[in-house]
Amino acid sequence: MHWADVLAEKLCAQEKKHVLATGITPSGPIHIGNMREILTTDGVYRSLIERGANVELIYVADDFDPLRKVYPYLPKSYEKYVGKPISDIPCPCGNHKSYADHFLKSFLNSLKEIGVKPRVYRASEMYRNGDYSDAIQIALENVTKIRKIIETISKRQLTKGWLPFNIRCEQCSKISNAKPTLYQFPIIEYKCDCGFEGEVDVRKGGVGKLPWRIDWPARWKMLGVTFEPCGKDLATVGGARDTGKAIVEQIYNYPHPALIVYEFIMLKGQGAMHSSKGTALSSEEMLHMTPPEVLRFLIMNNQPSKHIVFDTGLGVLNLVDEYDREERVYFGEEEEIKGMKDLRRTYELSQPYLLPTTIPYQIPYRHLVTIVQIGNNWNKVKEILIRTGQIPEELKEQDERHIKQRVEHVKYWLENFAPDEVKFKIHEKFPSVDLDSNQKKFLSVAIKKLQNIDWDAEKIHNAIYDASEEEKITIKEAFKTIYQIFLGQIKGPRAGYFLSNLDKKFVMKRLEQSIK
RNA sequence: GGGCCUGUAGCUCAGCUAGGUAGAGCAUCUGGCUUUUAACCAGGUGGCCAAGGGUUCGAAUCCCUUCAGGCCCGCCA
Repeated sequence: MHWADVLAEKLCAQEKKHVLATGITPSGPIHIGNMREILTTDGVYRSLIERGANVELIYVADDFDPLRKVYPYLPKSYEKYVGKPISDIPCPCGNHKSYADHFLKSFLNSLKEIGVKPRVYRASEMYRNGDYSDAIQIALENVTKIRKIIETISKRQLTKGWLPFNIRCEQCSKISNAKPTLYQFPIIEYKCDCGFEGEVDVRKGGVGKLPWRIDWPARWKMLGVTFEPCGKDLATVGGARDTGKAIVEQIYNYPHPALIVYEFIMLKGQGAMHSSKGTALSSEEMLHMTPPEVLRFLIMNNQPSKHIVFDTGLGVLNLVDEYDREERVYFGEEEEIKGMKDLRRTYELSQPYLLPTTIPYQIPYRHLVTIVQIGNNWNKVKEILIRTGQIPEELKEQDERHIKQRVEHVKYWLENFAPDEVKFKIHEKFPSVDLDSNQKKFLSVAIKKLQNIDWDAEKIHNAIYDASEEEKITIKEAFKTIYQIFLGQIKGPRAGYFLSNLDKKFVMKRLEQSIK
């Protein structure tokens, strides 16, 4: 059984409303690892819906969290905002309402693209609206108990006057620097590092927030959460998951949700991603180079407990090929091979929106890498595909959309991630190369051979072989010569297919030029 | 130190949430009209499933122990 169904079945055993929660702090580009949290949950969500369960998928943006430090991707001037809630900090690009919005918005767009539709909550609004008031009051009434839980389970020593509440200084509006001096419900007197001394009424919204270890369980109760995946860093012994379980049960009197652990996504050659270190691949960027169904496939095809190594280089091509192959198997065009586990289910869960009823028109992704570099834009690519008979002239609308989308992804990948070995550029004008007399003789024979054949990859290929044999130059040298006059480099894509995708007139003209 | 994950063909991995004769891709070898280049086809070679023990009629698959590697334990998924 697919892991999403296994998890869904377990939840189904309890007949009640299920709230599947996800939560990410938009303090930087939200990366593909964060996306795993959402997609993992979405898999379970869809499975529950199919089972007819009463279920809701939510996403809580922790935008009331303070900015921890000036991250590498921020200007130095952000120093003055450290400690303020990210929903109150100006947007780095100036086009969004706040710092949090800047990162949140692109993430929400990505969600739309991969077909995830959660109900979105913002912590900043929840705090300001006073939604947290009860939870805050309960936490403050149970300081001693909470303190004991955290100190016992996490083995951390809390400071003397510690309160389960981080006050937001009224003067500097920073959340992390104010220390409580006296607490008498509902008033906390405090002294801030900025020199300000004041008092807040905890019943009022937005005067501060619960620390993370308490905020999390408080939220479970408040939103009725029954399932939430968490990253392996939080799942460590004595971590937020352990203290959260104890706090939600002992303080908030609510059963802890199912907290499954998911592993990190590594970038090949770089290890785990850290947005704070700048070694992260944003979900947006990821979606520019990987078709949405393939990104979903990456997550759905792997058990959450397994780490995934993502290779932004040639690995992307393999991933798309694997997806296409499973698609062919799904639609019965290819035989299933042993080891394609839960193939049908994986394929279904990989669809961002509707499940196709017939197989989408496939063009091998690697091949698109070549054609896109010849055609440059969709219209030309389409023209080449039609001329070479790789697609029919009348293509179904959704098939055209599908191929066009892939072409766009290939382009982005070529521009930003592809290794040099697969890149080439057709020179519009004759490149500056010196050909020796043998090469020229070979070319003049090749012209004759090519002139009268059908413009077909295999025939072109054979013509090149014939010419090289007649002129007694090595086949290697022959191919090199071809690449030189078209690409200005000594290597290139498979020659026959490559030339067949070019316009014959253009090829012949270039060949003529080369022997002058 | 603690936690989680991983250890299956030369390489990358599937199979382990149904325990029942070892799977794929790449690489390599042979053949197909000579086929550089990650868009051929057909076939072959190649594995004591990390090691040891246990449960079972039967274990890559379940349990225990050991070894090796990776990641995580600061509110970074």
